[in-house]
Amino acid sequence: MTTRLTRPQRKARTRDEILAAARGVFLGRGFHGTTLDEIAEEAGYTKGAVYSNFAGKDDLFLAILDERFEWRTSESLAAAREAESLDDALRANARLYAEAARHEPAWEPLLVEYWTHASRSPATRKAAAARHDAVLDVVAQLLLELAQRFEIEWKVAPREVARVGGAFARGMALERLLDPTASPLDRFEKQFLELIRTYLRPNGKGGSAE
Amino acid sequence: MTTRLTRPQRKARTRDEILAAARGVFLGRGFHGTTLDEIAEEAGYTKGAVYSNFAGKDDLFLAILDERFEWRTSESLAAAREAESLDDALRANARLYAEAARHEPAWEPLLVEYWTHASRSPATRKAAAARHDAVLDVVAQLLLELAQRFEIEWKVAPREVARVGGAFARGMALERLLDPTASPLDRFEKQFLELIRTYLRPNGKGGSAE
DNA sequence: TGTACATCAGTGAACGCGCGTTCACTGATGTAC
DNA sequence: TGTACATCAGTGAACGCGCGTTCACTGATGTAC
Repeated sequence: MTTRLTRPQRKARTRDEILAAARGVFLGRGFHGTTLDEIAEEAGYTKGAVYSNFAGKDDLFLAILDERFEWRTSESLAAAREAESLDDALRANARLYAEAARHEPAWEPLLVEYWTHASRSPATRKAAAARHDAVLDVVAQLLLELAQRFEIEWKVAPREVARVGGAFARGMALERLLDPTASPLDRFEKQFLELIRTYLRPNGKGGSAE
Repeated sequence: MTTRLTRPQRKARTRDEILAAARGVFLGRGFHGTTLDEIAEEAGYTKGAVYSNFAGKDDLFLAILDERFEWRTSESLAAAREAESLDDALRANARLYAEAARHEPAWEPLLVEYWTHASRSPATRKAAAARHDAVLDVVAQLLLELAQRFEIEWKVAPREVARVGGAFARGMALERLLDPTASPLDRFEKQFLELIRTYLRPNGKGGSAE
């Protein structure tokens, strides 16, 4: 099974291993607390290997952002598209947020830590902003699809609903940072749903949005 | 007017000057980006003066937290107590949040950056958590007073309403970190009000809370 | 009102260390003939 | 199928620098008599 790999394959594998190690170390130690040395060691390489695959610490983190974007959005879209009612769809997504928070409570704090860091450098700020915009775009698109499928209307632009929902989830995740017992996650699902419903209006057929 | 000061007065003045300088530098550069050297210089002293008045960088930041707690809560309580209706009171507080965000957009990111840092060290985590708890307690108390004065009921514990409101405001503030034009603040006031109203129920006289 | 000693807020320089980044090098993989 | 050379992923050590913290010292303020 130890198939001989070509050079590009071998390199891609190394990149993946470093990325996986980086995810773990960043989650465990935070952005500033993470050293490239530890990532390299965790992956079974030296720091040089990191620099051979990524431009630096920031670039490495952006790669993690991209990776996460992929699976989180596909998960979210799948759940919404399988749903048989609007309520189902919203509920499923609330649950996904809660599960993510349960499984990786350190993620949102880590992301925000990176944001504060990125906001200090124009280039990195742009790169991070682009990723966040992409997330909002996907969720907005999803909300739009739901509105059409289930004949409802959003009182404000779907993108704003996406922003509000994400901001709320993030804010609540941060509440658990200093006190993990604060505001348990099962409550969160209900709170999240109520918040989103605030922006909903049944559609009397036509009518204009925004 | 250059009154001669006693030693304790002089020291208190130095402490205040360092604290004021620290607030500015922290807001401008973030927690990790701030150096004690710059704070000292900004205040017109040397680093030694900082260590003569504070135990270190963390302790200095905690002092800023305390200072801010004082004026933010007194502001908030005053606004609520002057209000003539529940709507007035909520609206006034929504406006205070928005004004704070307008005037010091860097505050919430800074606070969260500190939280992520504090969460890594048990002692500092506790200290930061205590401050946050105090804020929640004050707001919860305020919400309780409002409920009694205006004969309404909170659907969940006031402390949870306080948490939800704060978390939402914080989450939205973070949205503006990477893109300052995102989700303008005038919209925020309305969103905040709607969110809080979700937790309100008119009081048919008696009835149990929690 | 004056003198001698004690205190201590703030100085300034040095310490120590961690960490992101760079770079000359190596040896396995790939290519040309 | 084999040989000579080129490539380049990953090594390992060094660089450079910033920064939080420490500490012996100083000189103005305070105290005792």
